[in-house]
Amino acid sequence: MKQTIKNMVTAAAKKAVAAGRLPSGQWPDMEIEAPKHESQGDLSTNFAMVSAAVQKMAPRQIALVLIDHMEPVGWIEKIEVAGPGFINFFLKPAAWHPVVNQVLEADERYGVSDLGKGEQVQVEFVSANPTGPLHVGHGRGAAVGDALGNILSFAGFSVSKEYYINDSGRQIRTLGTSVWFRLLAQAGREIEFPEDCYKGDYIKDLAQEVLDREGPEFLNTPEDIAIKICARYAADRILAQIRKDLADFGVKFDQWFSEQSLYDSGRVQQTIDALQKKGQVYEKDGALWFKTVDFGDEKDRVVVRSNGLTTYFASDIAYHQEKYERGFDRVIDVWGADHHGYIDRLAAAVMAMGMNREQFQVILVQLVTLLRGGKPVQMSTRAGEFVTLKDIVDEVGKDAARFMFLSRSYDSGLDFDLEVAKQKSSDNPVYYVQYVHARISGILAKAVEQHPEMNMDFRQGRHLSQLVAPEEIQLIKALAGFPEQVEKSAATCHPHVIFTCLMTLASAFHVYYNRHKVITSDATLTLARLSLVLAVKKVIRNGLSLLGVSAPDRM
RNA sequence: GCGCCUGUAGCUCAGCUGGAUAGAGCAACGGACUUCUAAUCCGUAGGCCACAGGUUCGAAUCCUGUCAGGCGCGCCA
Repeated sequence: MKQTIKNMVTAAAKKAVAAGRLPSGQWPDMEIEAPKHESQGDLSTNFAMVSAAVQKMAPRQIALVLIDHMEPVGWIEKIEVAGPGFINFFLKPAAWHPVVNQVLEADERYGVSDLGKGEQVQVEFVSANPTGPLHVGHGRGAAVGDALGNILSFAGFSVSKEYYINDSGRQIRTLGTSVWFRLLAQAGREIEFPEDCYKGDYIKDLAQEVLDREGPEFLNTPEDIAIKICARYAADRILAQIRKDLADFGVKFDQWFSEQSLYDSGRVQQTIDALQKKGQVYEKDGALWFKTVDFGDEKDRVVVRSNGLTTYFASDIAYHQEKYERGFDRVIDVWGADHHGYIDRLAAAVMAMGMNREQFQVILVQLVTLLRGGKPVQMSTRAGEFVTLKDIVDEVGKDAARFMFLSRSYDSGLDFDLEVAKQKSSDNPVYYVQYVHARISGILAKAVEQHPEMNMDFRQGRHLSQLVAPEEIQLIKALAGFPEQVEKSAATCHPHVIFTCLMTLASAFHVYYNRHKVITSDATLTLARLSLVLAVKKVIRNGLSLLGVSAPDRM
């Protein structure tokens, strides 16, 4: 539709030049957009305004000349010049009807595009240390990463979702220490807890489990060995729980990648050797430094400490190099906003590998403030007092939680109110959208039950010319907008675009529903309307599915 | 001090690859169920788009500066 209008405008411009009414045969890119107000038509182009400089004419003049030479296609009602020089196109209802057929035919593939052209993209997200349960912040990251993966995949990218398991290094040892000392304490030993130990009930549970499993004689194990056993056991258990929590949250990963495996395979050492060979590192103060400044970082970074241990940065370089070797054209890391200071150094490392800056993208998800009835929920990770993702899913449900996390741009902080998310009311946007799906399911069920004689061929999208009510046209416009919203969402990597789009569509439906009966005594009109609402149902389902939210048939 | 994010209705936020009269939900007030689900709809009210400059036909949107809030600036992960 937009392309047709574009062609019309271009053709008119050419004719105008040929007729000597426009001075220049050059024109910049125009935009075809839906205007904000109904009085401004259905589609609009800024062609006259962007050409003003080239034509050395007032935009309105250009627009008027263009209209003179325009040969409108059949479904155009009228064309007007408005405002500073917009050319507004008013469409006949018939222009919109094919959209319903397109939705019905494409079904679960409606909105699919080839924007990505098969580009291999990896989305890495959550990647929390297996040292404790996932909390709210991880939940937002999980929702964003998972939805983004779905959306990119829908938009024609070849996507792989990955979780990087930080199962190596000091924090795992700290975990082991925490469990070991807790175990000793629970066995009645008088001990002092080290400063940086993890606290929280889950540590107590794990300590008890280790004790039950290993038996009382475990208490006599040499400390170093005991801590290792505790660490291994605890990390495995916690990781299993993380996997389960994410599965319950509707998040599936294609790949779980272990940091430890990079050490076990010698990959980290190889990476460091390679850096040395390329002269990208140097020694200072007994440590080995990566010249990240050469690639835009504000200072050089240590990869091997003076005590001989590698840094987290070192394994991250190895990991990211490994990602590109797997064939990804682009790597997207979803991080909490508190990690933004890490972007430049990793980007530098990626560029040092010979990649382009565009091939590495970090999505920073801003903080979540958890509220209950408008009051902040106090949390302290150190003290082990925090609301876990599991708590949230248990309390408000997967759908409400995901929808809430995806309702706002991740560039903004998010207030997540448990009371609101739990309410089955209009405060809670997830029901607003799901309700559309349920209502339509109800209508379709009733139609099939009441009028089996019609053979229910509304799935074919017949008699669509019956759809002329303004609310019907609005609804179809909302359907027509879905594919481009998917592309916008994918191109900007912003899942909340889909949220906004769904809210718009849901609103258009509720308005329509309140004003018109779908099932009427008029058979052809009923069939047309059934086709329309079926199309709405499909698009709602497609959109919700991108966000990982279910589309219930009854509520 | 430097860096990233944010600043839009009383509240929570969309809109930000520049476009016409800046939108939605909540909260407030007034209406609509004998009906395919009222988890809905309709109406009223609510705005120096933080502030000051600049760029141009045109700025909430882009640039510069100021102010305010959040976060980060380790041979931690």
